[in-house]
Amino acid sequence: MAYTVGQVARVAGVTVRTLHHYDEIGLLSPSGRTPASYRRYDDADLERLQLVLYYRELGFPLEEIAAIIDDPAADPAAHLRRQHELLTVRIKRLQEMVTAIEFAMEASKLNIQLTPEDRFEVFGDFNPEEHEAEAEQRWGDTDAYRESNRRASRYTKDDWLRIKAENEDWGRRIVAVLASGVPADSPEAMELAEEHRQIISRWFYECSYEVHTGLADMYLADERFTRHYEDVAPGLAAYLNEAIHANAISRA
Amino acid sequence: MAYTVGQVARVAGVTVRTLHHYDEIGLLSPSGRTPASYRRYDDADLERLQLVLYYRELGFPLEEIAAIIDDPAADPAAHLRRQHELLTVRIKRLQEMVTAIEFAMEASKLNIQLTPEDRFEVFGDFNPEEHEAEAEQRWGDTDAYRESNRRASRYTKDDWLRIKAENEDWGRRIVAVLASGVPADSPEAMELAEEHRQIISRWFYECSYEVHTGLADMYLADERFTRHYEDVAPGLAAYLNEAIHANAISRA
DNA sequence: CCTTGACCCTGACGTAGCGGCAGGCGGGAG
DNA sequence: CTCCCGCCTGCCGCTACGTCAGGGTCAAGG
Repeated sequence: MAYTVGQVARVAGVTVRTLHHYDEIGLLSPSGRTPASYRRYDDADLERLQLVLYYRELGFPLEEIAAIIDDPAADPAAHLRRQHELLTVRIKRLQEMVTAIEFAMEASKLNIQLTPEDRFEVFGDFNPEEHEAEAEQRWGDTDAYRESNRRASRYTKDDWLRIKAENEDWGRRIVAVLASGVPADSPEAMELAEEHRQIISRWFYECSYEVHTGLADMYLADERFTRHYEDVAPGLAAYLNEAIHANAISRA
Repeated sequence: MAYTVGQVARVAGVTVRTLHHYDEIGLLSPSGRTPASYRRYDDADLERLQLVLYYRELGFPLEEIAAIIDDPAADPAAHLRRQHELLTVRIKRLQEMVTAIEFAMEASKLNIQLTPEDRFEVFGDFNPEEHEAEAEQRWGDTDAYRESNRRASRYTKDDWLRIKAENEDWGRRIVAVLASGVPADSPEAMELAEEHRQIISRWFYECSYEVHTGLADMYLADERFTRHYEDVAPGLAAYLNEAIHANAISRA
């Protein structure tokens, strides 16, 4: 099987210029040329290209990619294993960023001031810069991006008033339930936990049961959130935490 | 609260040069200067920097970040919502890559040839290039990277022989169990499913129950895997799939 | 009061990883 | 034979900084 630059570019989702570049720097030279000096890529070249693209996506500089791939002490399976581990590390990192964002959203909802350390914790200690060339153009093409733009467009003043009203109404009801003495895993408390989740989903972001319990734990782990709820009613933070957990388990 | 460049750089995990650059291009100019023309950043500047860094990590070019942030039609909460959605999209994308890697590993374990389309499916139709400047230096500092390097170092010939032997032994036993007529959710079948999972974890990569069931579904979804198992014994692919699912459920 | 060392300033040049264009050859379909 | 699309080789441009160089600044200590 032999392929031209154009064919390779199409299937691999890169530009011809990129393949030229990789040839120039010796990262991926086609295994042959036609008499007219057209580049001819074979299956082994494609396999190498696949490795290159994965390592590139993982953020390695091209020069180092060459070193990794040409390392004679690494068979194909070793590369797959390594990439698998690197990918899971990256996913973990992005999930931490998501948590940080959720933290910031809760803080802004409850009018809590963030310290610089809070703000940059996720970047601070070890900070994998990422660029993503041409991202806009590409993200611009995805549904998710459009969706994001749509939902991110500013709420009207009316919306904010409604959010505030819904929140306050919910607040009064959970305080009442707490005061009534029914346990946190009672249907009434769980129903209010569920409503809490739906308010977030409707107005802010898709809040799964998993995310929701994460949030609940945040209410106990960070004293500012704890205080916010404790100021509303003593015992509310723990009560809400328990109700959210109970609700998540019962719906799963 | 006022901060010097150095302080800001440290807490935000960027270099001083980067802050100089952002000042030069007007992306983030400190709100003040000392008489000696030292840059002075305040809390609002830090808030802006946080936005910049998140969008940067999400791959937007700086010029566009400026446009997004300076858009008067977007309040702080809107940014958080947008970033939350973009992050989840990215995580999904990386998870697809992980699945693709797992697919490739299974293929290589079973000696199945991949077509170029298989190889690049994950890049093909929509391809979010990612760079991650200086990643190596930073990844180089993490435990995960070292761990990855350690485990990815080539197996010895003896290792391969042991893997092969373990696999064949396991194969004989599951064929026997299948032939004996006990159901796929019997303790015997489930035990062999569990063993299958542990072989992968020991020799290849951390294989959670979730990943394992994903793999099992692949055995049915892709005819090449199906055929591989069917060639060993008719009905084995489906039997193994069911046993893996049953095992995952019972251990959860 | 003066020094020392850590920190800050402003240029200015260098680099990676391509994008994009110019100018020209090749090849197969009609 | 001609068209048009695809390929070739330069070569210049761009982004997001890294990395000096050459020189002020500020607080602590002798």
